[in-house]
Amino acid sequence: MSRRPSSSPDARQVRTRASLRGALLGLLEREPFERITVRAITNEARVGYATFFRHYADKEALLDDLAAREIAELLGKSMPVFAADDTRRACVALFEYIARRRSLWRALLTGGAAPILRARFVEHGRQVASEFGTVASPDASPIDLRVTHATAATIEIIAWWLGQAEALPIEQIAGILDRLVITPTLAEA
Amino acid sequence: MSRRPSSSPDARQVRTRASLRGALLGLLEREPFERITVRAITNEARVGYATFFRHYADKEALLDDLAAREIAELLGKSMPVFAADDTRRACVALFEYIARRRSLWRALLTGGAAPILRARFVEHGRQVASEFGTVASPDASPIDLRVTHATAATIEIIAWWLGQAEALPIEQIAGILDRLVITPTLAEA
Amino acid sequence: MSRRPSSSPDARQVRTRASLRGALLGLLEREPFERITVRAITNEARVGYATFFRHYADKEALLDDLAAREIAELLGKSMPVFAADDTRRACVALFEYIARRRSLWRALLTGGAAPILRARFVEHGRQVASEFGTVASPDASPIDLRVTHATAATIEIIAWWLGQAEALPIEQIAGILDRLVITPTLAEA
Amino acid sequence: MSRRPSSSPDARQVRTRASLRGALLGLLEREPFERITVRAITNEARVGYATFFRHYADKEALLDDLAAREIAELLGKSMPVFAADDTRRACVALFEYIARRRSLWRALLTGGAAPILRARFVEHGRQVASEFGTVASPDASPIDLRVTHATAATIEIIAWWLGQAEALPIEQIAGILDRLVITPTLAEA
DNA sequence: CTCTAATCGAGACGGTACGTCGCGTCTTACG
DNA sequence: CGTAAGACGCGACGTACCGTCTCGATTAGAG
Repeated sequence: MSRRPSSSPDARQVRTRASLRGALLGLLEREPFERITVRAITNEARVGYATFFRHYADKEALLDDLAAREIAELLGKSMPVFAADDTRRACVALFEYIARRRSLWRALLTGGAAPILRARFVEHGRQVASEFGTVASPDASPIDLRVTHATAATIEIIAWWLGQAEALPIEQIAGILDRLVITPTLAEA
Repeated sequence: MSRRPSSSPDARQVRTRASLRGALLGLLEREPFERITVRAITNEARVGYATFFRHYADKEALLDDLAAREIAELLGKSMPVFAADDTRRACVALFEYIARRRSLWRALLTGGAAPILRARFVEHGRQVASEFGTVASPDASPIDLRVTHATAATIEIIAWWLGQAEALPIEQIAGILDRLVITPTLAEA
Repeated sequence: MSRRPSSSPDARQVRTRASLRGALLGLLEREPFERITVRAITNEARVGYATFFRHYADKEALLDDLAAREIAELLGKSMPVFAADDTRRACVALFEYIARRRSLWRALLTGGAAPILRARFVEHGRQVASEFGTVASPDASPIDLRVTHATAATIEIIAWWLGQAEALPIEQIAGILDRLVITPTLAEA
Repeated sequence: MSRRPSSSPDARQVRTRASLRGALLGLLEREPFERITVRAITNEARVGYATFFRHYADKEALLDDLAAREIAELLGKSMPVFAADDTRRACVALFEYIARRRSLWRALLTGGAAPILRARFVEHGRQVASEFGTVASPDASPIDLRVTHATAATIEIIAWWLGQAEALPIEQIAGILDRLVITPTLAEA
């Protein structure tokens, strides 16, 4: 497609994709992912209908792209949770980050988008985990299961928190996450 | 003199619905829920296409019905997990039950059907939990969150277990579930 | 069906059919034939749905029955039109009869019912005509065409008359029918 | 520089509609209009099913379009019938035209399509008639009735003629039309 | 006046066609 | 001469109505 494989991928493409991601995000705050149509996205993004498919194979691919970016940033904050000595403090940091982007994450973790997010999350989790020298102790839980569980349970709790009418204070929910998920998971290693 | 004069729900309907549930179950073992069409279900069930909609509003409603029944039975075994003194043994019992219906539960907990199952599960969990006298201790985690977490995490682990190429021995996976989910959740109360 | 071919055909059947005809007639005054459903007819007639098909093969058959009866009576008045010496007076008599049942005939000759009525009419016309000793003169128009034309044109004019907002006086429309259809047709013999 | 900058209706649409009209025409020669399904039309036209509805609201609308075009051409020949001094010769011309497209007109004037054709015909007739300076003489028949009658009776006779096993010679049927319909109608003015 | 069979009410069901919606491809007309 | 606009093929959906069928509950009319 582009002339030179590695270098600048045409400013227009960058702009168009940003438009599409922004449009999807905007729509996600109004209605669930599965009811958002490609046409609605392109209208919102002020982009030609067919143009969408020049950039993404389908809705899911766009969501994937969107999710990957948000997750990448989030994980920058969330991974230290496991690495840090003070997991409790790490959990607080995680929820503080989420709280700052409350509406975005509510959109992503509620409705039809959630499974895709979940999958992407676990995938990232696994990848990051594999970078830590994983000394597989013989009769411990499989690393894969531990990562899956920790990731899934964490976003489950985040989703629950975001879904509440009046949110629990960050201190409290962070404590719960720590006691219910993080500590037990680390103890399994 | 029929048994109950007013509420007998026509034997034909009972038969038809059973056919439809059976058909969906059969198809679920072959392909993911979201790719199963209503037509495929009715063909499999040897039932007229329009008849489907006389019983269920859509695919999801059928899955809901199917799920509710399977879950009702499963929960009969799975609830003692929390009530019993020996949670470890209860976990083993749970996985033994699952193992006996391995392919059914793999179908239900994998692919597009999972989110619906998850929702139904949590709902049932909440309901059962509310029957236990729930003494809300002041600064404990909200009961709702604990139920949601325990339920979701449990089926997450079950789904993971069912998805593995060669399954972990029941003893082992049951121990993991116990340590990773059950014990911490009970400790929160 | 009935035990003895000629005699009393069960009072219930007579009642039911009368109900159905009455229901169709009532509905025809409210909406066009093609949009009347069998279910609507049976509801109106306060008769079970399946019962309809015990008496008529389909909607058309019911309309046929209804039409045959009304036409039989009408033709009793309308045939003299051709036989009488004074065709003009006969036409007046015809329109006077129609006027007395204005709404019924408007329903029958308007909308989807019209073609069926037309066909039944021509059929009856042909039949009656064949009873008159038909001396086929060599180069005259075929009797079949003359009957078809006279019948079709007559009901066309009746339908037009019934469809007008304010109706022409009977004297006038009768004169038109006489000059436009009857006289020319008789002249062709 | 295209011919007309604003209103050019996309060559694809023109092609598709022509295909649909052609398909309907083809099918009409094989079976009656009411038994032709939209799917049959689209199959015949080698066009997607949904595409049909992007062009026509329903079967009737397509027939309307088809009819309007055929009638427009036919009326070009048939109107002179009334205008010409020699109505007899005009009738002959009309039937000669019809004879050349015998099978097309048999399809259009037979079966379920007839009523729609009839309606369209009368409509066109009225329209053309209104272009002739219509001096409404006081006690003559209403112009509207005369047009309706002449049109309906004419196509009735044409339909009868087309429906005969061995057709009457054009000379003869034209004479009948002239004497039975045209002359009387003109005499009413 | 009773008994027996025809008729009826109710409504589930199989089936056919409809018209809609959304996706992803591919053509076309315009800038 | 590239690109947005949008027509198109496809396939699933959910609806409407038809005509068939079973099942009991009535009810007519023969004995």
